[in-house]
Amino acid sequence: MKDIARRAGVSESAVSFALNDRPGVSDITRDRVRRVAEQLGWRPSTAARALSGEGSATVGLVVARPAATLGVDSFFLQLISGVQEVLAERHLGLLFQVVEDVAAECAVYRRWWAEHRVDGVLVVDPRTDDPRPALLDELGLPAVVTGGVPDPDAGPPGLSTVWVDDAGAMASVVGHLYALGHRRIVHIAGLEGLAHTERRMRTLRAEAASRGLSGVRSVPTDYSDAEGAAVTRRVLEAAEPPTALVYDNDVMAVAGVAAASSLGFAVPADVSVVAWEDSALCRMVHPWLTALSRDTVAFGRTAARELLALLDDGPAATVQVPLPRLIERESTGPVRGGREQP
Amino acid sequence: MKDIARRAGVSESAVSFALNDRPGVSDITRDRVRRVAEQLGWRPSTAARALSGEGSATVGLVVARPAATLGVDSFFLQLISGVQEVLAERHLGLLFQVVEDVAAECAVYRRWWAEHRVDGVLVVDPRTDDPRPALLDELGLPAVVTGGVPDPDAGPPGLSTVWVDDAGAMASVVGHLYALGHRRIVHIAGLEGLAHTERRMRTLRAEAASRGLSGVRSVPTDYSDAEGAAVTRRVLEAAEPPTALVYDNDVMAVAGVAAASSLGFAVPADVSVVAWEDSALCRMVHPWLTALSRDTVAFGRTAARELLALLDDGPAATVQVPLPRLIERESTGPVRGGREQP
DNA sequence: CCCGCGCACTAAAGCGCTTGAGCGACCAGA
DNA sequence: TCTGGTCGCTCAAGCGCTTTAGTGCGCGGG
Repeated sequence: MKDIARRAGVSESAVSFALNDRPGVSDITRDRVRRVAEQLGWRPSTAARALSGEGSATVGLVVARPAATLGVDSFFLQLISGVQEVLAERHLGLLFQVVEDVAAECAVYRRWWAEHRVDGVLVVDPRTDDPRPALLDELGLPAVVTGGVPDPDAGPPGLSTVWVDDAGAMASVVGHLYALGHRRIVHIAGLEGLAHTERRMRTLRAEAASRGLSGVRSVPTDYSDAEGAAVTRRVLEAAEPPTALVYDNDVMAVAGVAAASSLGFAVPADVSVVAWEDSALCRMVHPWLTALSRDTVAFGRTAARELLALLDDGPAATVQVPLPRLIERESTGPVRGGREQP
Repeated sequence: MKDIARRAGVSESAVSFALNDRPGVSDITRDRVRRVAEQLGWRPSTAARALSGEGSATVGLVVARPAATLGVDSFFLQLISGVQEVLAERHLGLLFQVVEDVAAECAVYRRWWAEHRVDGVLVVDPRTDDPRPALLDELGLPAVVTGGVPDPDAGPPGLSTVWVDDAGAMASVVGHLYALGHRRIVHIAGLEGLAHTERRMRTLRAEAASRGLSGVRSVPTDYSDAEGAAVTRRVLEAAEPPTALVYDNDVMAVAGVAAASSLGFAVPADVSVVAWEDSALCRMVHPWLTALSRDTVAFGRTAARELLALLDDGPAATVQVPLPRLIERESTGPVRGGREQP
């Protein structure tokens, strides 16, 4: 910067003003400075900028899942892609960290905050009794929680929320299956304690109750193909096996179909299958899976945009992304016999 | 830090010495300072540290693939998990960015360098005629290229390389298939221009030549399930279809099996299938896929460790990770008829 | 003719940390 | 007693940028 000042024949302050679009220099000087800067390939040192109070030009994202579970899940990379698209516009960096559990995640937030490493964070996988919003509020770290449920108790202010209507989506799935004649439905759910898992389970119960169905329930898992398959086997081997299975992710759905076949259950003749989360996977197995589809990349974009707004001292917001659409493929069909039984 | 100094009754410099294990303070003072710091929950501001020449305590990773291709690939998240395990020991941050192509990737490196944002980078997906090593060398940014091939022309010094013996792995695959009687083998390869893709293709040609096989070839793709399926269909519909298919990733292998079945080819009775890269996917389809397995998380750990060594002014190194093992499952079998034909 | 004002720009302090120079106290050796 | 050398610590500069408080100048109005 000293260089630029010298070559442009002005003071460093003038350079700073010129390059930051601040008043205090004439247009002609501004242009000259800009040209010199460009020619020198100058970029502000983030360290220096941060030190003089500008913030670190970085946002953080930590995902608390064991490496194994992260496995086949396409969700995070898609989300991150979307986030980056938006961050790139402002040349913000994304500090990424994967940790084992929420406690470790909180520790990371504290450290990042103490080190002034990030200006804000994106939190994913909100939980019931989640300690993170309170912590972030205490630290005063701008944050948007994605995939959350709008907090009815209006959690700490200053947090934005980007959410998906899991309840509505679950209702549409149940509606679809019910219309096909299914009365015994098992929901192979995701991780217990995640807000959206709980919400889906709650909605399923409510839907079942309102339709007077008794053979409907949720079984939480760890999202892995192994558990997906195991639970599938267990429920299908029961006395009155379900006629429809709803899986909380694509991986389990695929594993479940395989498990069902190996037990002699044809899909969808003997049992219908719905995958929550559409991906290439769903079109790689036979039969192609009926799935709930949403635009994860766009989800990331939205979240990032809300965070940007927060960093600009905008108001905290609660924004809803479009309802996942149910893509009907080959894995769902009328219940065998076709008779609509109560 | 001023706080700590005051409370411990010493100067700021003494605090700095004490907390950085530098000589110049007595052990007793050092302890006192440490205690105060801990009690205050102090963490050095990375910005200030970086500004006074210490480096940013951050390493960068940029992957140049369109968001779509990033999709189902479990490779990157696994790699990143491994990387993080090692970085976490030193509280180094990981700045992550996904971009469209290598040109954009280079731009990111330049920017990061100019902004003093990272101390070093991990580069993935090395290519033939890769501009990145030269650029990083020019910038003087420590880097380790992972998944590379040790450069026979000894590229720029200062770059470490962590590599996998793709040639050996390909040889083992061909050996396995040959022993089963397969003579017509098609390799559905990955992205053309990637170093490891080229190496696999070259090795396949060499193996074919040395065994006098003529019906052996590679077909590059974009790694997507769509192209995997399309290529599979094309080669199987030819006059003399191959009896074995080798896919450069798990996603294409799964898609390929589906495509083959839909064409009436049974696996492995009519055509054997090998997947390069083992994952849950390979055990989620029927038949279970024979696959090349390697420990991607360990791969990431190794890469990160080499980068750490580089940051400690260690020497550049070329380290090889274990040869992928061929896990024989159900998707490979003797060629139909069993006769060993030339 | 001078005052006061606005404009374009400069000077300097400060962000939180590291670091080389400096300084007094203490001790061993002559 | 004095010298020279450590040891334990303090001082102050400096990293690259922002920002506040000036400074000098030209111009229009009284």
